[in-house]
Amino acid sequence: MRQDNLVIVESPAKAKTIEKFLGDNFLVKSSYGHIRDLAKKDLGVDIEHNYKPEYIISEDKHAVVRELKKLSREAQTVWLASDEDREGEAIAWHLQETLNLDKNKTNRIVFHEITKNAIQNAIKNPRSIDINLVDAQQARRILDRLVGFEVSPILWKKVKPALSAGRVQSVAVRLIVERERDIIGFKPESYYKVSAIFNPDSADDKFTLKSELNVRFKTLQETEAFLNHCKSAQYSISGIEKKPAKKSPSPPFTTSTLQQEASRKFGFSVGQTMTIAQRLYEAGKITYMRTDSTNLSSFAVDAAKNTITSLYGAKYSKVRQYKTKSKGAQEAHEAIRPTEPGNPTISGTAQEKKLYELIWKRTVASQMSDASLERTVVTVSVSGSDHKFQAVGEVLLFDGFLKVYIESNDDETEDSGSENLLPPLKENQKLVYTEIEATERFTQHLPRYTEASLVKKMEELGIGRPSTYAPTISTIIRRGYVTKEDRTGEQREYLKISLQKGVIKKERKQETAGSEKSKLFPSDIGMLVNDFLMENFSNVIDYNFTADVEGQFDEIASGELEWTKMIDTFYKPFHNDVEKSKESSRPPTSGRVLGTDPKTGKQVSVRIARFGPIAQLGVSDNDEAADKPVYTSLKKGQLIESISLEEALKLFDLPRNIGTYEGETLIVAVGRFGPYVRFGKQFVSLGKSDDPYTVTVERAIELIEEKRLKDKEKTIKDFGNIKVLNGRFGPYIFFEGNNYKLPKDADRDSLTKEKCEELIQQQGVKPPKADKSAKAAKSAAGKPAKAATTAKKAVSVKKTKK
DNA sequence: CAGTGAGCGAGCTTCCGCTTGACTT
Repeated sequence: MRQDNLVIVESPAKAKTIEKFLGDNFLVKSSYGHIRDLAKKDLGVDIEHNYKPEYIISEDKHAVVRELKKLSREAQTVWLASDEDREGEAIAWHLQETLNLDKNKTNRIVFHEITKNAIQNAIKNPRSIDINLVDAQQARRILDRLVGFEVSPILWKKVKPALSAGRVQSVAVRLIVERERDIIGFKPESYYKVSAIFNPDSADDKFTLKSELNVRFKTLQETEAFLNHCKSAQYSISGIEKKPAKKSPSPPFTTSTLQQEASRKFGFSVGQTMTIAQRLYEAGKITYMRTDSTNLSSFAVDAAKNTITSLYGAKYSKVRQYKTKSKGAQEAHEAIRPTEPGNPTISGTAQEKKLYELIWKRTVASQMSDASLERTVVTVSVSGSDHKFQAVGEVLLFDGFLKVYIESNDDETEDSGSENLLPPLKENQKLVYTEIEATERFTQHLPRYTEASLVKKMEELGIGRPSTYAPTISTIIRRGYVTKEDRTGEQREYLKISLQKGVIKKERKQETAGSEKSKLFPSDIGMLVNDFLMENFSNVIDYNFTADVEGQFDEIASGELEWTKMIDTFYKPFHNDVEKSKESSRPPTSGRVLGTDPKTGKQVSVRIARFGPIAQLGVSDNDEAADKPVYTSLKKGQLIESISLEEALKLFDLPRNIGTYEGETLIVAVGRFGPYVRFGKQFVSLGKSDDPYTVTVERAIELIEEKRLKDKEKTIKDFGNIKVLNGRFGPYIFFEGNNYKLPKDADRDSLTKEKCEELIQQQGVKPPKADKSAKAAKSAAGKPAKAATTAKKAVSVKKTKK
């Protein structure tokens, strides 16, 4: 069958839906995004000839292009229906160029909603390609290429191979580095927070009122003086103030806000959220998930209205239009919403359900009435003092959108308090205290970024796009600039002073502070590269750089500026910086001298060495090294920039010889998998609560015995080359380095070697995995190896010579 | 799987934004 009309869109899922709306005479195909890009070798841009780009068909797009070429030749009319933004226009243009489309039979169309009406309307209003918009995209593309491909090689030379820099990723790293430096420089200050519990002063009433003092004390003296005063003070209610308040729903989800909420509510990483959303999109459950628009189609608004009215009643419905505020938003799509707002749930995996329901709630709530509430502030005065206690109550008068959706926030404060009811109270009522309590608290540094809060910040700065938030984070982690980690906090002491029945009691208490979960931390390399870029390319790494060039892209798009001119004014001074940084700037050094070791008098320093950050005890002089420096790696979480002399000195205490057992020495050290004790050739991990610096021989022996017992229990059957082992997830068969499943109902005691062989055959024999010794032998034998293995070989040869 | 910390070198690495699979664990 051949059709007269060929429509090309970006995504296959979109093609499928659109095809339904158009007649048999239309064939809808997908380009799968961009089909061409700048050549990868060299710059792909001819600087000498007015920045002429060299485009080539992307490796994975040859098949698509071949098919589209064939179909477009057969069609009467080709409709280029990619998105209405800069990138979409460029995709259409590349298609026209690559497929050699005859302009007379090619139409460019755009639509904002995927509905029959919108699409048929678009078909009635075709236009030609907007070359100015295409030029704006080319400028964007070429600028990014010039920055990335001219700066990265400088890093390879000066810092480390395979590093990278770019307009987006380098700013993301900068945000994380600067936040960390803020935190390193932060000195927490303590203050005292006072709270009180009151009761009525007469036997007729019965209630308890919890309240907080309206000031915080800076010093212990002030706090104690106040509590002393409280012993004999009189308390009465001096004010009851009621104020109406209202809350409005948040706009529907964009990519960035969806990533943030899914992270706060479910702990999803931004990548996870996108993968799940992609599946929902492909299943036709939600609209497109890479968008910066908060706009809802009229269909969605109507459907939401009907749903709300039938589920909760008309008074819960309120039609709202949202305007997208974010910088550089291009609004090619709708907000992320359920395709059918009438479906509150779907079938699917647990994660798909969760994410879908979140999207449904947010969308529906965005079309619901405000919540109205009444806030009451009660003031309790203290005779003879200007300080007052306050209690705040909140009563929900009408829940409105809160019926379906409550947004989470980033603040890690303890209780953001839901409904908080106050007892019935009268003005001037006399009160007595049951307890007044002052607690020492500490000021908090700014929070470290999570993936999602970094995305939020990037969006605010207009850096990156919905399709690149998740990949950018992967990139900066893969380059080693940043790690995503949990950190256990440290124990901290604080004071608690309480007043009960006229007696003041002081107590020292302990709490853990500074624990972090899934936060982004810069590495030493990340900080070093950031400093290098700041010094040499401050222009490109400036927080406003993207916003500035975006303004110029807009001028290109409106025909006021020629793209080659724009690139030229950027490139000339930029390239000058590149040359300058190559010649003059010395390789960035990252070392720091921490001081001297009081025991040996030797210098203690830290720096980045071949295999990462190290601490060094002593100085290496070029003369005969009679007295060579001692080296040790820094621990995970320690930074060259912030490690103290004490912390560094402690590193040299390991490895520690703690004694002997069964004739073997016991060595305690910290390895890749954490602290361990070595016993001959065996390694036994220390427990969570064991400190490698203080662990005793007795404890080490205990751990070794435990491990022995476990290993013994591990083997259920031993048939020589086939073993039945007890693993973390239950028993399994082990054969030639591979694991094979045991059926759930297998009676493990009656298992025979024959039965095991049968099971292995059933599951398909996997190629034997060479064990370590075999692997080592292989590489030593020296096959005609690739680059990596030869490099390793060189090292090992050197070792044996030594 | 848990040490190392360096004198000669071939050739490689990299950007941002559009889009999906094809791969393991």
